[in-house]
Amino acid sequence: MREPQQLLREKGLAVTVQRMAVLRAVRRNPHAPADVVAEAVRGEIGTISKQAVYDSLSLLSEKGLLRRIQPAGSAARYETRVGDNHHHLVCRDCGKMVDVDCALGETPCLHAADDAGFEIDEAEVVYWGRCPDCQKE
Amino acid sequence: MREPQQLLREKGLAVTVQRMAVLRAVRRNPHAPADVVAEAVRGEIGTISKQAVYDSLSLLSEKGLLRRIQPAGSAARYETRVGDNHHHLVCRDCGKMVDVDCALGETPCLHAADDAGFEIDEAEVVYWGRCPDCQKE
DNA sequence: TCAATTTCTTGACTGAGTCCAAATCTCGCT
DNA sequence: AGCGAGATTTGGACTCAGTCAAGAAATTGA
Repeated sequence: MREPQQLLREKGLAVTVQRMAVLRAVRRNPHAPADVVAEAVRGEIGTISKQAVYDSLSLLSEKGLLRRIQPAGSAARYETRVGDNHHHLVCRDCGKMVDVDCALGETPCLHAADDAGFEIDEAEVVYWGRCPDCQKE
Repeated sequence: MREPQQLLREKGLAVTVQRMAVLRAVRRNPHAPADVVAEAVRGEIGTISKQAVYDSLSLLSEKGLLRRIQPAGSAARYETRVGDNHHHLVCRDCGKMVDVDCALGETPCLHAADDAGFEIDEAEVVYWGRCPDCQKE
């Protein structure tokens, strides 16, 4: 697992304590929303502004160091597992999210039957259901 | 195409002018967000409160008369095409949304490889890309 | 080391949606 | 048709996630 500092350099981004801390925070908290990331960062470096958190998360997602997931009905979440086309399983009751590998192998597992002239760059899959804990209730 | 009034009755819901108008508004405006639905309803019956629009949309979605789609980065949208497991293609630039049929036929086209104990009830697929108009720019 | 540029901070602001209590309407019964 | 109970709608305040903008601070490259 590469050092945050090195990752930022490789992408040609300025290396700041905030960005490194955000990267580490997401690593420690997979599928965390922005406010949880902010808190985790504060635990590490003291303070960070809300804006810096949003800026970092957006930039890092754009550059491919993070992946942003935006399930219906909840705030955006982030993870460091990028570039492997995996999908997510979300609990309708508690919002818990877990990774699932693509059912059909490693390659992008979907192609639209009729693309209507669109230039498609991603097929996003979200499975909705209830997690084991919530089923008990 | 069934009458809104009849549809509501069949589901055991109270028949109100607001609900009928919301149903018709979504029919006329596929993939419209709540505020557009509200405006369309106002054009038909004069006034409706924001709350009644949200309540109706939620209730109708719950009862299977509407389908709610919540693409990342935009407000929830609604459509009357329900029960056929089709998916959506969304333009990253302008947000335009079009229907796509499932690539693998009519049956639910996905099963998670490992469901982690979840009780899965829906597999949602969103294709991201750029629409023909936005490609020109 | 220093200037130029990028990034971060602060605080106001927006948009989508929710909460709540009071007013109104719908439905089923007589 | 009229009535009452319960469901629905209204209006307004409020929350939450995220954005905007301007000045302060940090990073980078020379």
